[in-house]
This record gives sequence, C-alpha cells and structure tokens, in this order.
Amino acid sequence: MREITEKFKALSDPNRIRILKMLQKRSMCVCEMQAVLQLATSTVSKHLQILRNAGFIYDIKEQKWVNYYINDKTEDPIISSLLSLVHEKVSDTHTVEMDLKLAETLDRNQLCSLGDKIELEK
Amino acid sequence: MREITEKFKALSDPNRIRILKMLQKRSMCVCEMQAVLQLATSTVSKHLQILRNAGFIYDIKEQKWVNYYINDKTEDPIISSLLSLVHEKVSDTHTVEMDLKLAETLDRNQLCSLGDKIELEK
DNA sequence: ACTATATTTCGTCAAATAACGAAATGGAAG
DNA sequence: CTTCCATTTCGTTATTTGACGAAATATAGT
Repeated sequence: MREITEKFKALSDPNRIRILKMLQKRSMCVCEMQAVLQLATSTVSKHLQILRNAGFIYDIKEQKWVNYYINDKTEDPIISSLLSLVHEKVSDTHTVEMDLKLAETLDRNQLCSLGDKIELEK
Repeated sequence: MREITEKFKALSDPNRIRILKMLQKRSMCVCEMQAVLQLATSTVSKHLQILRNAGFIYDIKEQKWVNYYINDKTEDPIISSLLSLVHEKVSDTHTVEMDLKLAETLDRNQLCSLGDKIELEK
C-alpha cells in the first residue's frame, strides 16, 4: 500500500513535476536543474532522491556530473502509466513552458561556477 | 500547477486509496466507510472532502445519509486517467481485499447506532 | 417543537514535509 | 596526495498533514 502511495506522493509537489517535465525533454545534471528551479542545491538533491526512490528517475555519474534520466524502460506498470500521464496530460502550464525554454539555453560547463560568481557579485 | 499536484496529493494517503477502491465497487455513506477504515468519523469526513475537492468523488444527500460516488463521468482527463489507474493497476493488496469483503457485509441501517453501542459497552 | 442520528466543522497535537546553509563525500585534475 | 568542485547528507526551522474528540449543523421521526 505504501508502495503505491509513495508514487503519488512523489508527484504531489510542484517542483518535482517541473523536474520530471524537464527530464522528459532531456537528461540533466543537478546544477542545471538548480539553475531553473532556483532552489538550494540541497533541496533539489532531496527532490531527486524522492523521485528516484519512487522509481520515476535514475542517475548515472558521468565525468564531474550526476546525470538524471527518466525511467522510461521500467517494468512497473504504475510508474510507466504515471510517466505517460505526466508527459501527455500535464502540459503547457506557464511554469513548465518557461522551464523548458530556459533549460534549452543552459550550458553546464559555465553554469555551476558561473552561478556561484553571480551570487558572489551581488 | 497546484491543480495538478492537488490530485496526486489526494491519492498519496493509504486511507484515501482504500476509500476510492471501495467506492469503485459501490457507493457508500460515511458511516459505512468509517466502519471499514476504523477511523474517527471526523477523519473520514476530512478524507472525503480532500477527494471531493480534487475531483475524484461527489456526494448526494439521500434520506439520513450522505452517499459518496466515484466521479466516473468527469470531463477532466487527468481525473479519469487516475481513476482508471487506481481501478486497474492498484489491486489485490491485502488491505484492499479485506476492505471489499467487509464492505459487502455491512448493513447501514444497523451500522451507525450499533457502532456507537459497541463503543459504549467497552 | 423536540429528539435522535448522520455528517461536518473546529481546535489541538504529534508527525511528516519542504526549505535552507553548513559540513561531509567522492571523483577528476593538478 | 591534495585541491577543486558537483553532489549528498545533516541539523534546523516553518508549514502542512492526519489524527482525535467536542461542538455545530442538518435532517428524520416522534
């Protein structure tokens, strides 16, 4: 029972829906998502952990970064149904549109260190 | 955005899933559900309010009782997808099986007053 | 009108959640 | 092997949640 409700709970936060919608466009590292969501890095990491534990995403360490991916090929029918539902039926809210546009412009090689610099200059 | 997450949040509690599964078998009044779930009546009422506000169920006052129904004919595609998902893919957990069996045996004309008597005798 | 009963609303409490910054981890690059 | 940097883990705080019982509301039968 908790197995099922855990999945719904994972989808019950706006920032986690935003993460899934972005990952359905392309894989991303934590600092890219952080730049879009404008949350503390630790907060983003926590959201990713919740989505991962529920089965919606997985991660692969590559070079300096941890890349996150949508778990498209899962065998769990509930996960795949919910991912389709989010993909097809949760669309074109203003926030999601903006996120996807912003995500296109990101350069991860500049992002994290640049982000820090911007913060410091203020 | 909140519109969407509200629906997932409504499904993120075990007792609310149990309620939906029961209502997918047949409509029920609050005291019948209370008898199955073994929660305070006020707690059951709160869960029903959450499911109703999210769009999963509706209620009709009939005689002494308030009967709750699954909102099958909704035009909201997310609600209908999620109701199908709960109906088809969330099945045969032990708890749900027991609930449905117990729900069959209930007689609402004896139930609420009898329930009170049992409580008082302790 | 009065009483019984079914349900909702209110106030409260303990536990869970989402957020942050600081400290820890772990891999890559010097 | 030490430094750097992306990420995770930890500790704290404010808010939300799920539970309860008591009080309020509504409806049916007397």
